[in-house]
Amino acid sequence: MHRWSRLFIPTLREAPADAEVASHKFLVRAGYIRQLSAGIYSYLFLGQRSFNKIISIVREEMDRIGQEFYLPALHPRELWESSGRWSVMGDNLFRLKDRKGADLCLAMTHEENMTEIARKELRSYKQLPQIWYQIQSKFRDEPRPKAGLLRVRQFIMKDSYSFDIDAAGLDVSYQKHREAYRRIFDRCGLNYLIIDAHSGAMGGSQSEEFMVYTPAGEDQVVSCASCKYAANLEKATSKLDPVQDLASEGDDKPLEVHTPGQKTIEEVARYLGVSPKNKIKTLELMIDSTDAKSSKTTSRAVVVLVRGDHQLNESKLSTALAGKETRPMQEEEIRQLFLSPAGFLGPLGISWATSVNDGDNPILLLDKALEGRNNLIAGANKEDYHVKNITPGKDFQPTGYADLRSVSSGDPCPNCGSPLRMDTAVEIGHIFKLGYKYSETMGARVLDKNGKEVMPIMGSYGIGIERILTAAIEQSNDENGFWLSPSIAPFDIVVTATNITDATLKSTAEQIAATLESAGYDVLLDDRDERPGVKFKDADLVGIPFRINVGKKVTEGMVEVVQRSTRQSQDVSIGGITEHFRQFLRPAQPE
RNA sequence: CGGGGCGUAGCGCAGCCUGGUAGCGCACCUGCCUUGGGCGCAGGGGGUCGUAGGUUCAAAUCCUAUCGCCCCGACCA
Repeated sequence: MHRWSRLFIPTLREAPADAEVASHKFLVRAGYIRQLSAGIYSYLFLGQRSFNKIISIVREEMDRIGQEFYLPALHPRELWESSGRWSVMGDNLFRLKDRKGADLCLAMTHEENMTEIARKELRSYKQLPQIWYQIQSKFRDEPRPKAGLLRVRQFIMKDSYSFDIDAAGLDVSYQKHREAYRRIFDRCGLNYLIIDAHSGAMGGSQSEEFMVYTPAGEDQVVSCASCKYAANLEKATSKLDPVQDLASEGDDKPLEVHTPGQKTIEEVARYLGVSPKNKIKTLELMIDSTDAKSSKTTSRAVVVLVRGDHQLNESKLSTALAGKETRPMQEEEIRQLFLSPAGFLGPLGISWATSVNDGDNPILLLDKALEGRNNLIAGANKEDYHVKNITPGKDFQPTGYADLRSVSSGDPCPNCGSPLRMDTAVEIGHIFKLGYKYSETMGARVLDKNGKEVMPIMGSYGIGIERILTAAIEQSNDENGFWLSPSIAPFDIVVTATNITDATLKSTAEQIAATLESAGYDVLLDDRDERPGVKFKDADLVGIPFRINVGKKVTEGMVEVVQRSTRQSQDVSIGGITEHFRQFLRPAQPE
């Protein structure tokens, strides 16, 4: 029997000063976790029990569709070079050396590891499909760990990988995961939604994220109240609101205007008496690429034009640039390309690349919202001057057009035109059709029916174990603490003897706890010699969904059952206690 | 990487400006008391003031460096 008096459950009356979000405060206050370093946490008794329950659910559901592996976290450099990610991952990858000086890293995911096994072992279409998964620690050297367990440097992830002979097979593996994930998150008691996600540039054809709304989250979800449209801001699109072009002035050619000291879009628009929608916003970026052999870094300029009132979406830009990362130009680089200080930049007078592959010439990308627009205003590439009457395609030739802007709240839904809303959410799971990226770069091949060598097509699928608990707390808490679904709570029931020095109460509480425990429930007996208030406060804090108060009514053969989420309490006869919980909790005996 | 903030007992904080032998609340230990919402009384233990260097008769306090933690930003266009 679990007796509180003998357990290590270090609850705190006050949260640490550096905890900001609810889940962080309560995980620490409830004695679930303690911080070891930035983004690195120890999981104590209650926390570990909860994680074990979450992992059990994940494992049960994953076992219905796949096979569990245990894989190394310590990987040789060569493995990550075989996919190209040794260099792509940059500082996010934890790297270390062994005693011989060989490079190793701590795995952030296991695509390489899994694909390596597939490459060596899978020979025939007859062995496909395969779904392999694991539930293990991942390591990421996050630039900024934050919000307790929400963004950390070491965390537990369920990740799985599917190998199929063709796209139709991948569809099946993907749908299997989608269903498994729904069962998992349902069983964990989460209120979540599934949204379209950014699938990156690597041939990913479909990708969805499982999100839980919470202000503590780091993702922006764009959704429509009228239809079912929901997408990550990284991916979301909208219809365009109608815009009135300016009338042409003078001889229809670009016309320089003096705009002394007017640098920002707002300033220029106000100064010229026009809407920001008629202004071009010019963004100056660079792509740095390092040559693998000489390890020399070269930079290429990327200039992006969006409508004056629009925001650049960096995920979309990355997609448009085939996954290349950009950084803002430095002041010197700006002067070198535009021959002008920032604030007065524009597309005129520069010879832009005709395609992305066009040597080292600067790339000019235009957001689609500028396509077909006329008589816009941009910087003149000359201090204190802007230019009117600019029409893309006529007055300058862009390298290309792409969807590059971020949707704003209130924009018309791409399906039905209703205003879109934007909410903050935390990502708890992600399913992703990877395609051939790893099969190709790492050389995985199988023979098909015709004896022809083909690449297996892959999917990858992740669930953040800690985020399930974090999201659950974020969505179910009040000023006194939080409550979890019995499926993931460290205990189903806490039995509180209001006065443990009273022999009758003590023995009754012990008897009730023993009865419920033998009926299959996880029971915590609060047998501490504390005042009732202390024990009630702790019980409210630590996330256990039900409490049984063993108090004065024992003389009448009754105890009080309190549901944490609703605060509703109800007197139940001691003899009927097991029966009482049957309606709330899972069957006491396995079926 | 840029900006800001904070490191003093397990947790929350004061003391620092104006240098003079380190304090409060909670927690903890002992005794008494109390027992349906963090009870009361009495006594007690616990801190190299993040670290290193400097200034000074004297440093938690002033100066320098460094480490750690938290927050914001990493898109003035």
